[in-house]
Amino acid sequence: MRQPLHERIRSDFEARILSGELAPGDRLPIEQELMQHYGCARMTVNKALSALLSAGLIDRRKRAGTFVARPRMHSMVLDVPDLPSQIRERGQAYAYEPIGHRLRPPAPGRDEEVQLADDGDLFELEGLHLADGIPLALEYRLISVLAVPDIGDATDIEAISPGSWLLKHVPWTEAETRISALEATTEEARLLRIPQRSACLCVERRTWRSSDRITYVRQLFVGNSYDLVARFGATR
Amino acid sequence: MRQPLHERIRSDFEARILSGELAPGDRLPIEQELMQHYGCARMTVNKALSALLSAGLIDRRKRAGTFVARPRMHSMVLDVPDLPSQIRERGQAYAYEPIGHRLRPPAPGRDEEVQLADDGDLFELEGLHLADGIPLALEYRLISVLAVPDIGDATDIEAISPGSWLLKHVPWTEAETRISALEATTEEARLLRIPQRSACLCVERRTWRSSDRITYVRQLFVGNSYDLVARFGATR
DNA sequence: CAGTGGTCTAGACCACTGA
DNA sequence: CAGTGGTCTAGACCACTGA
Repeated sequence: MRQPLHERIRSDFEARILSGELAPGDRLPIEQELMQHYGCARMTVNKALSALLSAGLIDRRKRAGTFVARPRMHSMVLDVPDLPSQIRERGQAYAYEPIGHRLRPPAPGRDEEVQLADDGDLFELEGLHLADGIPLALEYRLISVLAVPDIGDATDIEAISPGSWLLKHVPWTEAETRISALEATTEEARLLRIPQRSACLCVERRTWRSSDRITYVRQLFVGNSYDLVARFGATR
Repeated sequence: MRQPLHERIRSDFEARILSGELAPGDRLPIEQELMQHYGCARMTVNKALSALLSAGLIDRRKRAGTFVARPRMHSMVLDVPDLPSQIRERGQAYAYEPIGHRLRPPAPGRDEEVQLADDGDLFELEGLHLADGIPLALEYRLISVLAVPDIGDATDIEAISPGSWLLKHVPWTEAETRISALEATTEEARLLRIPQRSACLCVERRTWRSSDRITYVRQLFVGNSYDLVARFGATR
């Protein structure tokens, strides 16, 4: 069995939908008809259609049947960059250069910090990501001490970069990334060794584990030396 | 049956993996054991584990068993912006202001254009996306005439914005988006009505249908008035 | 070569919902 | 109320691969 039958059924309909032969709103055969057409059991047909359903290509309604889904707002997969491995993949040497860190309470006025701290303290870190000794990104990070109690004992966090340390030690379930372009301030430009007001890519990320907030990070990338890439591809 | 059994099994293990109770590399019970534990048939267990497999939380190897997957490079879902609807959702009036369009052959030296054209011509479009009459983005687009033969008759393409027109008329299967920050040139700044060398968010996208290239687009967003947002969430 | 997962069968009962 | 999909059962044969 080179190609499982359920996979063949799935890709048959995927092709017919993507080619436009089956247009949005068109009705697909019912499971009984597909069983006869492919000469198989209902579970096999059902497995194929379940895959199309979770890929968003079809809608299924009891009693009504199965229909080609209306074209939705498409979405793509954005890789969350782990800078150390990304830089090493480019054949460059990675280094994290700490600028400073401290333990402090959240600033009373700042909702962002108060929510993150959740009655505990915040661990604040700032540092540079270097590729072959040249600054690539300036990182400012806040970590909730209640959510990550090990943080106090983590003597290695600045040795391997805070992001990699967290990824390795703290599982997360939800995250939001916000991407924008802005001009570097005088201080940011000095640290990144670029001209003042240079265009930078700003990546902000908030991370949760269930409903607990874990960390906030803001990474400022030198504009002409870093791209984010997102891809959309047919399933499998 | 409020919650299907396969869904309960799936979420049980999802929770145990995300909480860290089951660490990467740990072995899960074999299907026979899970059948006994949950008192169900093997297909039910299999459906739950298949969902965890496609979510990337586990690895399965014949003869060896089922294991918690090593934490992978996480990825997030980036919504591909349909500017007209996005702007209207913000309660602003959307308008597309054409700057120009023409039919031309690909420039011989430019691989990008030659590949996109594929022995045909290119339809080139430039225009502004306006929110409440203020320029939000400058768009430069190339469309393969062979891939989209209807383009010649499309008198409405500039009325509803080229991106929306394509989304509606041409199904696509693959796309790549590249995001960077750069400084507006003199001409770009003039069209966007911003100071020269202002920071802009540059979004480039290449789109395919199967192996045919459909379009290349470059959108330059005014830096301080547009953010891209990507999200990662637990499945379902 | 034996344990494990991959796939499939031929049924079943039920929930939902639109004709 | 009848058609459709959602879920589940209790088996089966096989492919793969690591002990």
